[in-house]
Amino acid sequence: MRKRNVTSHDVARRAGVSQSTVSLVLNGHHGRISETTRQRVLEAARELNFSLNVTARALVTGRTQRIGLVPISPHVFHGWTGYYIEILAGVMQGIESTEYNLLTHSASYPDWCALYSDIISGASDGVLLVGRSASDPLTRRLQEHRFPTVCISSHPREGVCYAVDCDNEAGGCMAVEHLLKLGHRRIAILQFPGEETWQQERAKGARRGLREAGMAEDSLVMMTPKDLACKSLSPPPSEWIAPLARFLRESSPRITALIMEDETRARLFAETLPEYGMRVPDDLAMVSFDSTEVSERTNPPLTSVYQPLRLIGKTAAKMLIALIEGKEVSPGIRRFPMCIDVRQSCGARMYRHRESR
Amino acid sequence: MRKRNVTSHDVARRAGVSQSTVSLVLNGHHGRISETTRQRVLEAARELNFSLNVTARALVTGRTQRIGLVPISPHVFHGWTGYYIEILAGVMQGIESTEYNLLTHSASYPDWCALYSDIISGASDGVLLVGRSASDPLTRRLQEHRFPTVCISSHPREGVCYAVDCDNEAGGCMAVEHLLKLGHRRIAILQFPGEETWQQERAKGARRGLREAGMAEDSLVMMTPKDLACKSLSPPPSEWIAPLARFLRESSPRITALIMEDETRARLFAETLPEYGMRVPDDLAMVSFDSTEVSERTNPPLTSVYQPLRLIGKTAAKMLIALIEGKEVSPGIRRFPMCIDVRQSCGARMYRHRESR
DNA sequence: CTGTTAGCGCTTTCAT
DNA sequence: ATGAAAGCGCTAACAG
Repeated sequence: MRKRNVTSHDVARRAGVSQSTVSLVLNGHHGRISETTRQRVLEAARELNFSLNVTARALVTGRTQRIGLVPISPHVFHGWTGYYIEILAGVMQGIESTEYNLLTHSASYPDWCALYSDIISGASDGVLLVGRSASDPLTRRLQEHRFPTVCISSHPREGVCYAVDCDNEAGGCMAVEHLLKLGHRRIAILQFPGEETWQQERAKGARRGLREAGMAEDSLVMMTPKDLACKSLSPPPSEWIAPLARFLRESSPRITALIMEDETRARLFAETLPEYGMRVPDDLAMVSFDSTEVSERTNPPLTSVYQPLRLIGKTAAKMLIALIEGKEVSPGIRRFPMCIDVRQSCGARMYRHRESR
Repeated sequence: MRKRNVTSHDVARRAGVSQSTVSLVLNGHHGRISETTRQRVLEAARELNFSLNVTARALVTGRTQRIGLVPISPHVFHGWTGYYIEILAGVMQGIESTEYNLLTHSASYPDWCALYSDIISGASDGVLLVGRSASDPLTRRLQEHRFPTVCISSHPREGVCYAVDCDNEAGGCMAVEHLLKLGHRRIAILQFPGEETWQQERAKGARRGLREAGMAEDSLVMMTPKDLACKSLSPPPSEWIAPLARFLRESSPRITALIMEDETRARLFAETLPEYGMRVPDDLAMVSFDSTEVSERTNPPLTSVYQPLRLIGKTAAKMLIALIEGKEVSPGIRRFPMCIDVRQSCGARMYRHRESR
């Protein structure tokens, strides 16, 4: 059905030279080819509308000029997830002036092994692992294989790796500090199932914030869906929203502030709460994380701990390309600072703790 | 630096068979290989951690198992553009249960020729052209080349093509009808520079709506940035927001309603308007298009003509895969209906004209 | 049932 | 300066 593509052989024949000469010309091995031949080849190529087959080139050079993006699941693109929208924007910015295209590994993989196979199968020169579970064997395996890999947000707990993240611990601390400063004495953190590094780091920071303020341990309530006696935090909302609302209302001493890392769920919760007879910020102060448009446009706008997601995505992409191209890249976790964007969900008047971006 | 990958030769050697046998086993040519050999090969492959090189396979089969996505510019991912977020979500949904990955053509291309070359260079089996200008030679050239191509939203004005779009004309008509019904007698449409099919179709629909209501021609004011004496509709906002506000205020007879197709700009305009002493909907009714979260979360929420962008993205992806796989696909433009989501930007009480999605 | 063989289209020595 | 030839890792006839 598709026309057979013209090959460099066709060009060679037309230009009356050998195929290897065509290749030399096209790869700009300057000086090695006479100007006359060069022109002849270029013209033949143009006349035939020749376009070099990247697959064949990749096979011989071992380079595809593609970087892979591995989301924790293809579903992350289904909703308006602020985190992914921003990371993706950053990655695009990082590669848009390069010769690399972005390959999103979104096919259906029965397990991480299949994904692993697909990654190292040579479809891309390196990958960006976005929010992959730190305990995921995938990351370690890629590392062992010496496959160029940069982790975003989540990273293996041990061993060297290339990763870009933010200062989660400081962020967790900030959230608690802010709430304490506003007078809250019973603060809950809803922890999602999973063992991501950023979750643990933020929790640690939160505890530190509490300690530094000289508060009692039990001023901070760490919750998981289990505490709410619900299996997951997925829709239908009634599954977790109602239990959470009840849990908060019936808490004693009363919990007056809630930290939810997931913006989208935080928004859903804040906006549904009135149905359960409570309001943000009057009956409950809320702090979310990431501070994308999702938090910004929640009703009421959510105070949120900001991380520079675009910068993180961009940095990771550039780091990966450097790695691929064999440049010197110092391993480790590159961390960006977080800051708090104060809006209306804690009752304070809206203001910004940082320059507008 | 990177380890040499294990090849099927290595597996063959270890299993004590020929390389082609390995290939046959891996490709599941059932029945042709004895179960004993099969197991031996599979075990050897597992032991060596073998993973098939997709580049080599692609070279010989001519199939990459990738579909390309060609945005009108890589910049579309920079902001919270509702249109792209939704289309991307749809495309991901369309391919997530398939064996295809998504390749975003986001490298820097000096011109459309370079992009064209990159597309037909064999990096993907087909492409989704998102909002490419209808007058763009790229589309036509791909068609001529018989390269599997599906256009989203924009499509060539003549000749056969595979495209997925919505019923723009009906949408344009709806917007005008709605405003007329609310009593508006001077309605402006801000047309962005460009000659996209959807723009023209919507404009045509708007005119039809006017005619059908028996209104005078000049009840509809078609504007372009030129009318505002500004070069573009890009930031800084003062470049076009102030002129547009002035234009509306000074219009005579007074323009009382504005249709802006671009949600993001519509939002910016609606929210900045108070700085110029006007308010939506009191001083100006507004209707936008697409009706994504952007319109939904504007202040005030914008009445918007909805198109099922996810469904469009998903349909296009599935259509492309069918095309690639040589299935029968009837050419032409597959159009989905539009409908109007009434919110608060026209002063009416909020209600929905369609089922919740 | 399994092995031999011929490419896929390109890059890259190595001769000439 | 140019061409011949090897080979990247794989698939798919075709033999045996």
